[in-house]
Amino acid sequence: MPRSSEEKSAYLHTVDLCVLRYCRDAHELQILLIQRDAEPFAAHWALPGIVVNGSTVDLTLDDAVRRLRTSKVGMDLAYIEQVGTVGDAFRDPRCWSSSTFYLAIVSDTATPSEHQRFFPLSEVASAAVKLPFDHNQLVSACQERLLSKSMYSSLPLMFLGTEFSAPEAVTIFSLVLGRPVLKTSMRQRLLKMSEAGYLEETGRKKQGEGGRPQATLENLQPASLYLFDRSFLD
Amino acid sequence: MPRSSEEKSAYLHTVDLCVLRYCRDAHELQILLIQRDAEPFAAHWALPGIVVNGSTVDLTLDDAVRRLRTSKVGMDLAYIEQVGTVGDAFRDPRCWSSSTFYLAIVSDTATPSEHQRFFPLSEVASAAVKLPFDHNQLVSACQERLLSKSMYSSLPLMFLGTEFSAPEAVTIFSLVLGRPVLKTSMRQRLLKMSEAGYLEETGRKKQGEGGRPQATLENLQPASLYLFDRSFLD
DNA sequence: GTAATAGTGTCTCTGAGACAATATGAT
DNA sequence: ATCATATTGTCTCAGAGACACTATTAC
Repeated sequence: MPRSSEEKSAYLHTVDLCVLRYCRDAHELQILLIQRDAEPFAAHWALPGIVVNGSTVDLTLDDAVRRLRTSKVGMDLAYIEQVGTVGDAFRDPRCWSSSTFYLAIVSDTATPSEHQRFFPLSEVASAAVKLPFDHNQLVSACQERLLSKSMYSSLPLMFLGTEFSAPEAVTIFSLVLGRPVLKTSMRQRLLKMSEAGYLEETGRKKQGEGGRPQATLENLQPASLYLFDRSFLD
Repeated sequence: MPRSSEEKSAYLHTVDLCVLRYCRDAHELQILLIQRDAEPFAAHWALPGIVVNGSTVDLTLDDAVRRLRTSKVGMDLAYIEQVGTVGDAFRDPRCWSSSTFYLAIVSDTATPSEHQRFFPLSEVASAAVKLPFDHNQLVSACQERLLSKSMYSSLPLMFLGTEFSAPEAVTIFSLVLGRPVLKTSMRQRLLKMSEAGYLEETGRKKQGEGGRPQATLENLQPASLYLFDRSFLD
């Protein structure tokens, strides 16, 4: 073990990603974990992350995130947002370390590669599935951010890709918020978004689980969030 | 100049604070800056900040913030919240550096010490008053956070201390949001907060600028935010 | 009394919650 | 036709915006 290089900079600053997706089959949110190939915690499942200090390959934090997405995630991100930064002397057994962590969403159903796997978000956030470092806490913080932001924005639609239906929107909002959402409220919101130029009816339909087919909408601004002026109540 | 110590760790991670207060006389929000005593930018006015890597005096980031408050701010903080982390190769002329920055609010009218001074927030956020590093941008980000969070929470009340009146609440909300706020809407919100146990009528009164005296309210939970279920519209 | 500001009452309007009523496909 | 789900319509309710009206102090 290269003890000397550790002493050179007894400090680590990493960027870590909570990459989430919606699995229709399991009807749950899932988080992407990767199997670590280096110590500490080699072979453990953990958040994809890279070290940003100690090298000059990245010019900015955002560059570091891009490098992380390319090298370890390998999927297009429909959304990404910085959630926070934690740091202390204990979280990494090697030294004092900080982590700047992000919430990201993938909409396509990209198949994970060999050392990648999707886990149920709820089990990871609740630490039923234990991750190394303080990664469970980071995941929990991202889940909270997702929940709070889903109260007043179109964020959950990021899970659905560019073409989706009203019933799908109801489903994903209910799942994210952890409580039933009335389809009538959802439609009202989708109508608002359409008037604001965020959505457009495609004229196409897709088949749900039996019953009448669902009219689909196209997301004209898949990169931007729409902010509703009232929160979902509880 | 200790060139050797810089080479030891060509990376800096700092914690920086945007400490805001409400100045009744000037009727404006102000930000605390301190005069730097070391290079780079010695004698320039900048955000209070400390380096968190390269030493082990702090056990956590929060400890570092506490040390910063004690050593360079010296005032009680009514509120503090992490806003974000930026990092790149350019912001500090010495090396690659990151800053984790916080929005903080002081309610008491503590007089600044010799190397401290309050500047108008608007001028600093707009870079009419230029700060070293990317501190103007950090201030701007904190201002945006303050504004967005003031749309749907009781955050602006943090500026007023534990005893305040409804007209004062109207004033501070109007100032923070940058637009008039109706006293009737404000009173409705204060009523909601009272019902939720956050506020209580004191029975005392205070004199405003002539006219009828103002009944005062006591903030029973000065450390916690109350979240309204609707935003102020615009 | 007047001036000036504090505090109350009432109306409209928007959007969420609830739920009934109707529409459209598969079988 | 029947079933299952999609879509529309209607009602209530909470809270913001607006503004008129009353109350309380100083002078």
